[in-house]
Amino acid sequence: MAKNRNTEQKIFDAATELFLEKGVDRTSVRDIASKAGINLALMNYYFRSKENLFDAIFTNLVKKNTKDLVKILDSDLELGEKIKQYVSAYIDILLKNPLLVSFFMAILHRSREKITEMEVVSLLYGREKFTQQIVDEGKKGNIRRTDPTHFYVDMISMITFPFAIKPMIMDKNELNDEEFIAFIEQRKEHITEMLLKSIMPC
Amino acid sequence: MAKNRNTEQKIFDAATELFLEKGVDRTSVRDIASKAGINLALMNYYFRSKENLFDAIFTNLVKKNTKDLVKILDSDLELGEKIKQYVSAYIDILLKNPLLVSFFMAILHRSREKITEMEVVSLLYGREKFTQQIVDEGKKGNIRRTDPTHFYVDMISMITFPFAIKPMIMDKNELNDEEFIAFIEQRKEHITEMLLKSIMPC
DNA sequence: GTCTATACGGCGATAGAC
DNA sequence: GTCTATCGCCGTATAGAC
Repeated sequence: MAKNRNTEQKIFDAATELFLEKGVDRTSVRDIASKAGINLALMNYYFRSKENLFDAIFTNLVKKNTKDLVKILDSDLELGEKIKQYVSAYIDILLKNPLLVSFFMAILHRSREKITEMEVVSLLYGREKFTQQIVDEGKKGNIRRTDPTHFYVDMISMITFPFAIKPMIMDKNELNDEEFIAFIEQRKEHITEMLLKSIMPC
Repeated sequence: MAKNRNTEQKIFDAATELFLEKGVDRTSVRDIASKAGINLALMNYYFRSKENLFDAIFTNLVKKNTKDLVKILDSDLELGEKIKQYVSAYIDILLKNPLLVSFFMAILHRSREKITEMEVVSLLYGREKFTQQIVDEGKKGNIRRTDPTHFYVDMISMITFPFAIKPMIMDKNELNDEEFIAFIEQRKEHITEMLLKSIMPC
């Protein structure tokens, strides 16, 4: 008998939703089973353990969300335009699912060694062509000579971190959800400008 | 009879270490008792619950580590010098305890509402005088007119986020621990330069 | 104040019946 | 494939000896 893809998918979807919403550790397998409308034991039949299920969900989320970003970094776009598009696309992804960031942070905290073993990290942090482009443009004198590692870290920090501290930003600046989104939308242009200004010659 | 401060402290220290190391949810009270060399029941005698113990530890960590930072932001230093000192002092704190960042991220993910109620957040994200200073300097024309909120978010993002993704940075750039520290030390000057360049007139 | 002993319900995981 | 029943560990709590 073939496994019932439908049941497996129901478990997967319920777990994804709960993990993102409440965090992995605060989600019980009984919660997942209940939300999926199936029995507790079935969750262990399809995925050997909660940790296994978690790995599958994490890998899936990363693959789904980094595809477009990698495409931009690997493209032949002119550097300034590439940065602009990357910042905008990255922020759009996080706006669609603001909990992704906290989720990833939790994973890094959860299993420091494991994370680097997963092939998936290359997707999250792959930027060979982009690096080369920054070095090349520096040599040509089109931009200031710039350390590509620091530049890349700056970029993803300014894009990502505000989502991780969303509650603090909202509280301190007295923003509601709608205003937080507007604030983040402003950051697209702000971050791009910040990055471009740092590499401008003169 | 006065409570034995020594036992309470032993529990507090053991729990602090374990929470930072393994995360709150993955640390059991039996682990804490064992590491502190005391009985399980004592842990409940001094702190009513694990959550209570956690709150005490979290508050303590924030207070201890933000004191110097707040002092710098509230000082009468010239803006450029203030930024330089803040970046450097902040990074030094995180270098001394790199797990602080992941810990704070986990807390934000853990209890979104609770965090903003704690007086402690004001310490983590208090910068009224600094904000005013940026606005004033902008009006005087000493710097470009700059949105202080975006500026502050940029600053703490570039300082903090690299610690949160430390395993990824080390893996991708093939750094050992010592080299990671060197990378972060470089960032003191890099971030300061980045920030100052963004507010320079011209 | 410190300890042993014990109990409760909830958890992740699994053996075995259907 | 799906279920029930059960296991051992967890956080929490308490009673009672020293």
